[in-house]
This record gives sequence, C-alpha cells and structure tokens, in this order.
Amino acid sequence: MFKILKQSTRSRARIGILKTPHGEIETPCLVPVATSAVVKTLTSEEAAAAKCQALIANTYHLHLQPGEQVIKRAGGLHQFMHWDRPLMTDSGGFQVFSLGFGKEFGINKMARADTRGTSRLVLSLTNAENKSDTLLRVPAGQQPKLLTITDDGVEFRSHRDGAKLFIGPKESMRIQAALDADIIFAFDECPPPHADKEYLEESLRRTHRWAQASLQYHSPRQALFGIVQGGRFQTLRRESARCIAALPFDGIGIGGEFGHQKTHMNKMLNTIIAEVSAQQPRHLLGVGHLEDIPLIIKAGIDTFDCTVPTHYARHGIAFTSHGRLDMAKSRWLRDNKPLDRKCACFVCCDYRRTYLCHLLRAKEITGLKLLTYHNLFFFNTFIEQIKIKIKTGTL
RNA sequence: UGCCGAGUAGUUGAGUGGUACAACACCGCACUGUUAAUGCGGAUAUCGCAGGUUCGAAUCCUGCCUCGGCAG
Repeated sequence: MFKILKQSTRSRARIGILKTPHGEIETPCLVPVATSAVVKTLTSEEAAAAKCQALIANTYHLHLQPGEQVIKRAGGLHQFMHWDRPLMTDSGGFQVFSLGFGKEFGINKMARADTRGTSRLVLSLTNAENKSDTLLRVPAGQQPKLLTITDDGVEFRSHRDGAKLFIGPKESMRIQAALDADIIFAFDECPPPHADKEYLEESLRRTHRWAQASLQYHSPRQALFGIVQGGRFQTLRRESARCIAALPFDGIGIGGEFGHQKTHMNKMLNTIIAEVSAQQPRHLLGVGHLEDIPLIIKAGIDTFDCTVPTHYARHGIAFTSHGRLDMAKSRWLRDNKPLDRKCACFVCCDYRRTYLCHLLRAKEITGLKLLTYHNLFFFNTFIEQIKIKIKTGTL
C-alpha cells in the first residue's frame, strides 16, 4: 500500500507512493481540507487543477449534514462530490476539541509563546468573554461544558440545532464506512493545548482504547490510520507512538499540539517517528503553515492536512513568493502587477492584484475562489520543489 | 410664496435637558485534523448655522440656511 521510492540521507524526508483504490498519492503531500465534501469555493475539478492529489472530508460534519446515508445512496463520497482521486475522512476526533474546550474557551488547537519573552503558555484567545490574561488550566477529569466525554465516546450537541448525538469509535467507523473514503482515521480525542499532564494521561488512555475499538469495527476495504496523541510531553508522545505502532493500522496519524515553541514540534515528531515503522505512511493532522512544511517533511512526515491555504484565502490572505499578502488592503487597488510573477497558476497568469483586491473589498465571492485556487496551487508547487530537493539529494 | 417634515461620524440611522451611540464603510491585528466569505481591536462628530432660556442644550425657544412633501 505504501512504497518508499527514495529515503534522504540528509534527513528523515522520503519520497513515497501511497496506493489507494482511487489512484496513487506521491508523497510528501498536502491533503487540503474538504470538511463538508467540498474545498470551500472550489469545484472538485478546480481542486484537481490546483494540483491537489487528495482531499480530507469530515465524519462529524457529514454525519450532521447531509447524513452518511445520503452519501452512501449517492454512491459514496467520491461520486457524491465528483472527485475521483484519493480521499480521506477525519474521524470526528478533532470536533471533540473544537466543539468542546475549543469553543468553550474560544481557543485554537495551537498554543503560542508569550510575545513578552517569558516561557509562559499563552493561548490564542478569540472569545471576548475569556479575554483575561489568566492562565487557563484543564485539570484531570474536567469535562467541557458543551459536550460529554465518556469511555465509550462523546455525546455532542449539534452546533446546528442543539440535538444530542453520540459518536464513539464504533459510530465513527460505521459513518466512515458509509462515506467510503480510501483512508480513514481512528476516533480519538484531540486534547486542549493547555491541559494538565494528568488530563493528557487520562485522555491518552481513552484514545488508545478507542484506537483498538476502531480497529475492531473497521472494514478492511478502507485503510485505517491510528492517531498518536500525548500533547506537549515527550514521554506521553513516546508511549502513544509505541502503542499505536504496535496495533495493526495501515498508517500512523499524529494529532494534537506539540507545545508552544515551533522547535518543540520537531522534537516531538522525532520522538514519535523513532518509534514507528519506516514502512508505514505517516500523516500529520492539522499542521501546515508554509514555514512548517519543510520542517515536518524533514522530520519524516508523508502526508498532512491543513486548513491554512483555504481558510486564509477566504480571509483575503494570499501566500506568495513575496510572503503573505493581505489582498484586501486598499494599497493593492493601485497595483497592476500579477499576484505572484513566479507562480504559474491561472490566477497569477490571467489576473492582476488590483482586480483581486477589488473583488475582496466588494465582497464578491469570486475573489475568495481565486485566492483559494492560488493558495492551493502555491502550496502544492512549494511541496513539489521540496520533493525535487529530496530526489536530488539536497534535502 | 405658505404649511408640514427632516438636517447627529464617510454613509444610514438611534438618542427629548446632564457635552453623544449603533450598523456599515475605513484602518490594524489574529486565524494550523474548518461551527468561520470569520473573530477581535482602533480612528473618525465644532450634533445645519446664529442667537436665546438654563447651573447645564443634539434635546426647549427664536431667526436663518439646506433638502423633501403638500398647497398655490
């Protein structure tokens, strides 16, 4: 299922081929996020044209809307969304965080370093109610207010209508089987970044039990990846990697966050990858800012999904060879140059900054589409260049 | 020409005696397995003009100006 074509001698980076019933993925590869069976603003044809090799959709969201039975009757996700290349589905484990502690505290998955130079953990607070400077803690045993985590799974409340719904490993596997993606993920808990070590230990035990249950309930016609957790603690990451590596998964997923310094993520990845088989594909969940990509590939990551190129595009940010450009800023109205002269995508070939800026400021949805297309093309091209370096032995 | 109504931030409006508020626009920041074309923050007003009453006026009174409606 996974074949390594070239292993770098300078790093853990490798070129591989991940085979699926819907074709091959040449790794390393970004897997753009198509939560609701769509890369927001793009058609599946456009996502393919932007050089996306595979997409990842979401179990929780598709279960809520339109429901997996609708997709099953449509012939599965591939036919439903008219995408004939490889597909993954995430298990709903991330929603345990994002709709639980994430929503409650108004925080993101990632912690970040205090800008005042202390080593104190500071969180990206986005919820006005929690705009205090106090350090948030999640002690062992604490439940998020908005959902309930038990040994068997998670009782969610629908963010759409408040209805209760239960998803555990069994339910996640059943839903993912109906969706019928090529690669699916074990049901896990993505723990909050500010959780105490004791909380993370309990959460990890639960995630490991759910990993075994996911294996038990999964149909072998889909590839199933287990998920390593453990937060910012090296001992927990090592323990988790050993546990997941010992189970008969088709690949290794790596989830959660890794601490509030960028270099810490590298250390955690090295710890994890040292414990898993070189022959298995490794997928890093939810990481992929441009500056992270060379680091994670050198650490030995084969595939990774991230909302950054698509999400930022819809907030007006273009990633270019000149860096991040906020294309909604009025200065671009007077700029007749292409978005990025060095980019070969149709947006950069055929349109100019002034027009992109106008579309964004006028809130025309085509502006979001053009930036989404460009960002994906740019990220994918960036990764192609890294692959060339691996192939030629310079990375 | 008369009568009636209206003039408050760039715009549309709220505010009927204690020197101003919202939305949008503008400017800035954030966003890493998507509840997000989102969230947070900031700047911006001699309250049409001139007088008067009052301790105090966007608010009450007088005159004027501008716009709209109706009448002639």
